[in-house]
Amino acid sequence: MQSTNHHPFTEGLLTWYRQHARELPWRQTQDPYAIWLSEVVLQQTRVAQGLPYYLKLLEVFPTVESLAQAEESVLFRHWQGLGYYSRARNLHKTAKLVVANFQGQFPTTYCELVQLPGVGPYTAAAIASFAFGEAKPVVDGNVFRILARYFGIETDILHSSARKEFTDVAMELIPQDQPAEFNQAIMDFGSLQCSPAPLCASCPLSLTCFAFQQKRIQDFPVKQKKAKQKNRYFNYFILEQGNQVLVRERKERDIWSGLWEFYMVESTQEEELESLLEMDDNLSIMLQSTSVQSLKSPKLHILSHQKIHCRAWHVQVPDNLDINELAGFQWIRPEDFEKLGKSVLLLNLITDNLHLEIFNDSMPR
DNA sequence: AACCCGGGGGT
DNA sequence: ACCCCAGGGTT
Repeated sequence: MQSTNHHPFTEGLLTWYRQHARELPWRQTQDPYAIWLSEVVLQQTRVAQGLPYYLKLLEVFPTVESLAQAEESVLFRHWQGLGYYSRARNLHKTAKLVVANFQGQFPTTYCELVQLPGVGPYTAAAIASFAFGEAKPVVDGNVFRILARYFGIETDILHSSARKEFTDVAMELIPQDQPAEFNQAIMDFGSLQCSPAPLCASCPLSLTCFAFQQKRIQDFPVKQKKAKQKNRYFNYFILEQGNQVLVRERKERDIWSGLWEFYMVESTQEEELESLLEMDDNLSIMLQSTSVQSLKSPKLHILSHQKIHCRAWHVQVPDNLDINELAGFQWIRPEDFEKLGKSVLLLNLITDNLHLEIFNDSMPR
């Protein structure tokens, strides 16, 4: 059972895991597709947040073929609310690639897996070990934290050299005969025991943990402090004409690329409506000879590196005003708009204004 | 090497 | 208010 020659860390970790393993659905399978799907969903995402998305996605797309054949917009709609939307695009890319180039069979080695879109060192190691038993260590936020504490590693975990250094350490620790167990164990250990606020009093590894023995728990892991968030000002206009609203898909290299939104004017600071009209010719045309209603809206939407200040207005554009096609925009019926992926900010904006006739029971998700 | 990409929960 | 989460891609 307990093979010899394991590092004391590994021995203690695996013993701990036998008593504390979480029961998670993606641990009940060896299907590389399901494992890959779970790992992408869980990138920078807590288990509790990702779990319902994983279950739903696996239900809607039970095989890599079904995902490859799906419309990307359908995938985006299911990804809505999970964040980091480029994951969805790369997920689709890889599904099509696996079907077209690998006959629907995922490659079986780390080196091949890591070349797939959206599959980096962590995810490739996870799939390789969980599905194929390859002894590659996963190095995620948990592993950085645990190894930094246990071995007293002073390297800034945000430094570009950190991944290699920690991977080398983990490579020395991972048992060749049970890499999957080690990888699962270290992530549960990081989540349940050696968490950001660790439970050292009940930790079986504290006797040999550098940070604990030195009473320097607060010093590890070493991490550079991040800069302040950037402020942005999003001014949304729900432009309505003939039971349709003007919307567009965000396509530029920016937040929420691939999601849909109402007409929006971004400003560099809080602006009055009059100033916004001066800044945007199309808007000034559509708003002439009609009334504008100020809307309740989320005041602030916080992302990890941006603060979005939000205001919104409702405009009933006169039917006789002929709006020529605005590049990138289209008029759409609310019930069709509902089917498209939207940011949480926009969903909140809609929720705040369900009383508008244009939404009329068609919008709530 | 530096920067970008979400949303949510814990403390 | 700040931290961090089963990270990866782009420039």
